[in-house]
Amino acid sequence: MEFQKDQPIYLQIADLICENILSGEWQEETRLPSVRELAISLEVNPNTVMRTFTYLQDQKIIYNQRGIGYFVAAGARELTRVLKREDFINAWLPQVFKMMNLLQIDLNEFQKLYHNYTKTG
Amino acid sequence: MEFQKDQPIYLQIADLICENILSGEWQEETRLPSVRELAISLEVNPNTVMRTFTYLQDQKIIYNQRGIGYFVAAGARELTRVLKREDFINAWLPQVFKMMNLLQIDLNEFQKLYHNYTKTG
Amino acid sequence: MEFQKDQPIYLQIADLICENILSGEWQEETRLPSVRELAISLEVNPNTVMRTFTYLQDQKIIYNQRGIGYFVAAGARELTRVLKREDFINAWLPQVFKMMNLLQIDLNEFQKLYHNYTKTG
Amino acid sequence: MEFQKDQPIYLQIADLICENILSGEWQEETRLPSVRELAISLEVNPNTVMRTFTYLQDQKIIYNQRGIGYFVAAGARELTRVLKREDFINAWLPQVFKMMNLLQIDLNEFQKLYHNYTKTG
DNA sequence: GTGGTCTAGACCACC
DNA sequence: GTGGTCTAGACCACA
Repeated sequence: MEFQKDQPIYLQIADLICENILSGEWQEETRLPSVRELAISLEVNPNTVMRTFTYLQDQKIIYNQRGIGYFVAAGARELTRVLKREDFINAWLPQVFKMMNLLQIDLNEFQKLYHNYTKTG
Repeated sequence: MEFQKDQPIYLQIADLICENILSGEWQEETRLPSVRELAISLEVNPNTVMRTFTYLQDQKIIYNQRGIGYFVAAGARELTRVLKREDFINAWLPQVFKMMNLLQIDLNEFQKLYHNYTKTG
Repeated sequence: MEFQKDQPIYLQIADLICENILSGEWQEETRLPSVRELAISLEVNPNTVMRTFTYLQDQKIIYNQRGIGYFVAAGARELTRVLKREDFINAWLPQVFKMMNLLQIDLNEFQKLYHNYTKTG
Repeated sequence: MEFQKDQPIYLQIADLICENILSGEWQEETRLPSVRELAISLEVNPNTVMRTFTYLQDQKIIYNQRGIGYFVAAGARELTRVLKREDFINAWLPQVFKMMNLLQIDLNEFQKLYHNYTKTG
């Protein structure tokens, strides 16, 4: 798998996992792939995956069962949605709105771009 | 002045300058504050401001007159608008749209948030 | 049963057993629950319980009778008391005293906390 | 420097730092030694020190100024005292009291051991 | 100079 | 088998 270079890999992996949880592909209380498995399938060093897991564990999105593996926490789906939403609304949107004002992009144009995206992307 | 930690300070300063140019506050062919002045007022290392200037000069948004200072280039306003617009549409919007889908925020909700922002912020 | 994560599960189980012996609930020369029984009631892998038994056997606190099960050894009560006492005085107390100094908790406060504990806990 | 083997080195380093803050040796808003310096003086890998710093930063005990270094946070002294105190009272003391009951060590004996410690240790 | 990330490889305790 | 920690060494962006 290829990663962008403008963000740490371990965070990109965290995003991947969160998306899997959000989309319901990975159910709560389900075991995640092991550190080594993920490392191999993502073509990444195990340490990097370990870092992702530690990071997500701190956020209570996953938890560890010793000697067995990592599991999606109960309530993880809701939690990630809240966290992502907060981040989006508080950190992203203000900047987006500011840019829209500066660049004189109004809601109409935004809608067009959005429809354009949903068709092609 | 306080800076966010998810982006290099020198780029954040560049953004500040571009916004001043875009808003018309700093007219073309006008002299910018000196490196030292900016560094002091922004509470930043002069090297960092210097880096911003070099960066903007590379993009032809400002130019240097030896021994005198940096000036807003002719056509800078239009240029920054184009550059920012490209960046916004190609780099930002796709991620915004993706998040909207993931978080199930539709255009209606987006509009509400937008109006809310234009009133308060 | 839930276990703390800062100590191996098999040692926490060993502690449980020792407490039962110390308190007199499990008399000497009495048969312990089988590995399977304990594993089920503690919601733990049988291997883990097995490890606990091996560990306690090494310390002569329990002994094995082939095909029958594990038994509390003769003198186990006195033995565990001595072992625990050594451990407590040499390994625990120094750290406790150090913390008390660092956090400026004196003997008076310690007494209050102790009385508070004996009433509620 | 030598470390105990029953606890991760990076946590032992964190404890060292906290003690320096608690004792007032390292004042708030003061710069910590750099990662590399600490690594050398503690005879440890820089990554290990880095881990300690990340850990303490998550707890808001230290903060980072980019390109400059890590600093003791404002309010760090109070914060560490509160955190350590909570940990001590909620996680340590109950176990200590429990042990005292099991081993029949009363407050009198505890006092003797305490005085003995303050004299010799 | 500073921190931050990543890889590679090793060793350990635990289940 | 699992995770967790540590070392060594490299490279990069930033101030």
